[in-house]
Amino acid sequence: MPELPDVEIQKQYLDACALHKKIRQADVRDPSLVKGGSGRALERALEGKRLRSTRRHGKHLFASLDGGAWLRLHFGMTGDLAYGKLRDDEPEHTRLRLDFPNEYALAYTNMRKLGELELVEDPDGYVDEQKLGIDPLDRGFTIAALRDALRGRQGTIKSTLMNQQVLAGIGNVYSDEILLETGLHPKARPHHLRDETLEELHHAIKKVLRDAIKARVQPDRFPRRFILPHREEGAACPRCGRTLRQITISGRTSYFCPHDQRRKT
DNA sequence: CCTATAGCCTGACGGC
DNA sequence: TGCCGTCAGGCTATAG
Repeated sequence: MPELPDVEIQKQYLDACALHKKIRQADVRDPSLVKGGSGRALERALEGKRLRSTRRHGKHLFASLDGGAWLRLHFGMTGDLAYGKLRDDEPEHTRLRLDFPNEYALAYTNMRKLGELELVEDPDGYVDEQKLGIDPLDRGFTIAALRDALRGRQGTIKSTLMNQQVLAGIGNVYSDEILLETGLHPKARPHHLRDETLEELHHAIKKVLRDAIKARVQPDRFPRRFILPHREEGAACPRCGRTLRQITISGRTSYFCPHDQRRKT
């Protein structure tokens, strides 16, 4: 699940429950998710510290620790957080667990092990190193910034939107939503877009992501115009009612409306 | 430099 | 019931 809106909700969740509490004990249950060091080293870096604040860039969540380092969490396709009195009923697939006073704990779970845990010096440095694109909810994400990001891209608009080095945070699901909102065909070419279309795309990116966050990424709260609750073969377009097409782009299953998404420029 | 593809990992689901 | 193939919203390494 975790794309930008999902990670934003994870961030709010972590902020609400796990900040400013002493980490009595840290347990890395699966060191294979730990990047740039051993599980033991990560545990030692966390124990005795507090999570002071969080930041998000795209699909990455960063939590600052006493002493200056940051814990980076990436959720892959199945990552999640769970906080509570986890003493006896720890969630399945817990890969990292932070124990706080009074038996409360935060569990980072991930069924498929495609996520990442890492200690980094600071989020900006990580973003630079990885050459991640701008986060579309950052202040700096202007129409000009979008135009720059799309410049020189030769692939489809759909795969370009999902490229984390172009824009950080959009994945398979939300790229479909954004393209429907804009009326663009997923195989449109980024460099063919007219200025007016570019402006509409810019607006749609922000609107879709914000609306998903407002809905707290719960499908039953999404705006009616979203495809998301209906991602299956033969589903109806939430706008015009015609049958959605399912195609593969860059190996990902995409849904689009052949009627409402005819625009390629 | 760019893009498309296979593969990583586990679990759910449908068909036989 | 059990087995098998397919697929899933992530990203990376590799090939073209």
